[in-house]
Amino acid sequence: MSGVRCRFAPAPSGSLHVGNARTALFSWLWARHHDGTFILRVEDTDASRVTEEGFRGVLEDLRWLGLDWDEGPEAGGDHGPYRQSERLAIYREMVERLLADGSAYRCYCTPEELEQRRAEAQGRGEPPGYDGRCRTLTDAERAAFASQARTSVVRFAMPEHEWIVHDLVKGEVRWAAADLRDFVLQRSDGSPVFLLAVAVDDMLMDVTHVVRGDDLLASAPRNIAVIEALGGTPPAYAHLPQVLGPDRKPLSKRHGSTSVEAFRELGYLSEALVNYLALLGWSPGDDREILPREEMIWLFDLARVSSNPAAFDVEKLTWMNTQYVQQLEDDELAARSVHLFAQAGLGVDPALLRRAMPLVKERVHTIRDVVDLLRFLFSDDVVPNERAAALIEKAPEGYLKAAADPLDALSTWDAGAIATMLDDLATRAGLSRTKGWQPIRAAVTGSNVSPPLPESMELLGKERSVARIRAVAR
RNA sequence: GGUCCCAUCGUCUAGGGGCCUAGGACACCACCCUCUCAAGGUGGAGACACGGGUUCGAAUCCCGUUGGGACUACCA
Repeated sequence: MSGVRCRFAPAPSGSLHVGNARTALFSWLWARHHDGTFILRVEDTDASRVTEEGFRGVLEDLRWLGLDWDEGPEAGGDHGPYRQSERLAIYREMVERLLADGSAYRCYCTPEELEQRRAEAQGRGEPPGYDGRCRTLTDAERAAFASQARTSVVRFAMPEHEWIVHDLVKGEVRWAAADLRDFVLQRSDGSPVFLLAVAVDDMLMDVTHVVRGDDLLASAPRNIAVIEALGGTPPAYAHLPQVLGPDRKPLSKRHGSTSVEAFRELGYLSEALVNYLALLGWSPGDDREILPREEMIWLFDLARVSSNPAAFDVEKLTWMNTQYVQQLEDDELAARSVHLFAQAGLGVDPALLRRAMPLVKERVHTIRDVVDLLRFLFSDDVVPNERAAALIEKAPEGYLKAAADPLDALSTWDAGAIATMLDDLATRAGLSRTKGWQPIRAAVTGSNVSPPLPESMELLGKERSVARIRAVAR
């Protein structure tokens, strides 16, 4: 194991958004590429948004995606605890240290005062942010405020010099001293603010590389400043551009399915999602797109991550999923679709399902399609859909009736014999193969679309097939 | 408003001064294959936001404009 330590630090608010999933993936890939350590840390200091269920959702998604963590909840590690809600004492201690050496100070300004000054500053076109007035309070002034029963927060005294962050994907980013104001580390109720917690945790957990969304780019210099004030060594940062929706707005719920859980339920394979996500903002440099996990780990490089935002394209994800489904072994595909049949209220005969795989593998995009295509095999409650009904309706008078008996009389019930008979029937009725087979397909499967007909009938069995034809014959 | 980030086909991208009459993939169109639907095959249409520089030469470097986006909280 190398010294590289990456972390993924989600808020435990349920199933991961695909954007967050990509962040986790890139961080994981970087760790694995370097044979380093991947750490999962839960940012649950905002009690209002935290639920045990949300926490479970995050873990479940990561597991499903195959992003295993070496340290974190349920994995342990010697840099814990890994839930921020269990680290409150640590944050408090760090605040004391910063207060003690003057890196931070108590601020007695009230929210109202701050709001007013903010508005004024903006009116004058000055940079917003705290004006630092409590930074230079004398002991006497402090005592006076305290005696007025004014509450206070702890603010970080941002060192006044230019800040430069050498971001792994954005390059060198600079901020003038005036643009980085003193920010709150600890709320008046004593709880830590994100800016403090992240810095402290990254430092104490010996994180070497922070991979996160670029909405946090501006907090990097603050994170660095806090860590430096605490005497630690700041990690390297890699800020990933946003993942956008089709309308190029930041991806959100109103774009439909955006969570890992949603795609799982829609029948996407985790390998495909991971592969797709890996290519969202990163490319190996050549024309390859289907990248097995090991290959991905081997080739991944943060320096090759694009710095412009990428739109999430379900169509391409679906194409990729199709590729992965086709690569799946029959047993595997069958095993993975079982639960979706159950979800659809269909009991399946595993052996029959397994035998049907070669018929559907090349015609499904998601494993949910497997259910749609094979529903006729596991339910005798076949009600022809609208198009199927039309096909049956359009068939020549007596055609289906005439088909039932000879099929029933077949001595060998296999696809070859069935196909021969089907052609025979069509020819006798003066129909092309297409015209002749479609009504049969409609009767047997209840749909105008199905896996290859003779093979489907073979699997269904003579009795069930013939019964279905007779049921709609006239 | 201020600070910062971003800008190649509709989408994801390759490209880091001449190899670019800009390559690949998804989607789209046509044809082939074909029992439906797919899958597959072949071909096609489709982009360097704009304006200045730098240079013998710019998609590539610099500046500006425009357009997106993020941040600007006792949110994370």
